[in-house]
Amino acid sequence: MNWTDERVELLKKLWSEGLSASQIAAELGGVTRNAVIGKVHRLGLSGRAKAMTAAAPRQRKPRPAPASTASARPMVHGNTALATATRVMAEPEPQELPDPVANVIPMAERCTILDLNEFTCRWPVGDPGKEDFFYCGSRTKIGTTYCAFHARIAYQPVQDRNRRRLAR
DNA sequence: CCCTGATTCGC
DNA sequence: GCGAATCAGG
Repeated sequence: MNWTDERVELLKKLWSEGLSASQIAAELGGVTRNAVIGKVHRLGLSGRAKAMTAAAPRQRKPRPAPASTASARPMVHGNTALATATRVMAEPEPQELPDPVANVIPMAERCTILDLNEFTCRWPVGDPGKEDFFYCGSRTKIGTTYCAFHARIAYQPVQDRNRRRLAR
């Protein structure tokens, strides 16, 4: 997957809107959050208004040997839920928020209220008390309540509200 | 354990 | 230029 003008534009847009690198990576598809961050820096648009944490000097450290030839692991670690939740790559309208339920919550993640903990998404699906009710259960939380995927949906109205307030 | 962005450097 | 690996932090 290469950085076409289109993808770069989308990257710029989402980054300026405050989405995290991993969220943008999921939105773009075919790239990791590292790739997104790397691109952001190369484009020179890193500092996003607020200087998150004081940019620590970050000292160098000797790199261990890349473990021979096959060095490019497909990064099995982390974020399977987000990857699964991300639908087909060619999204006709990236602006549209995806369906919060259909085909986006892996069966393996779904859980009851008893399975919820500080790391699980609390996005509810269905009617509480009914047989098929469950929680998203994804462990890709970005806030205190929802996974990265559902947070985008849950907090969208707030973002819009703030944007209008700022524009006023 | 989950996540964040920042940085380095082999490719 | 790209991005995995790593770091430092929340």
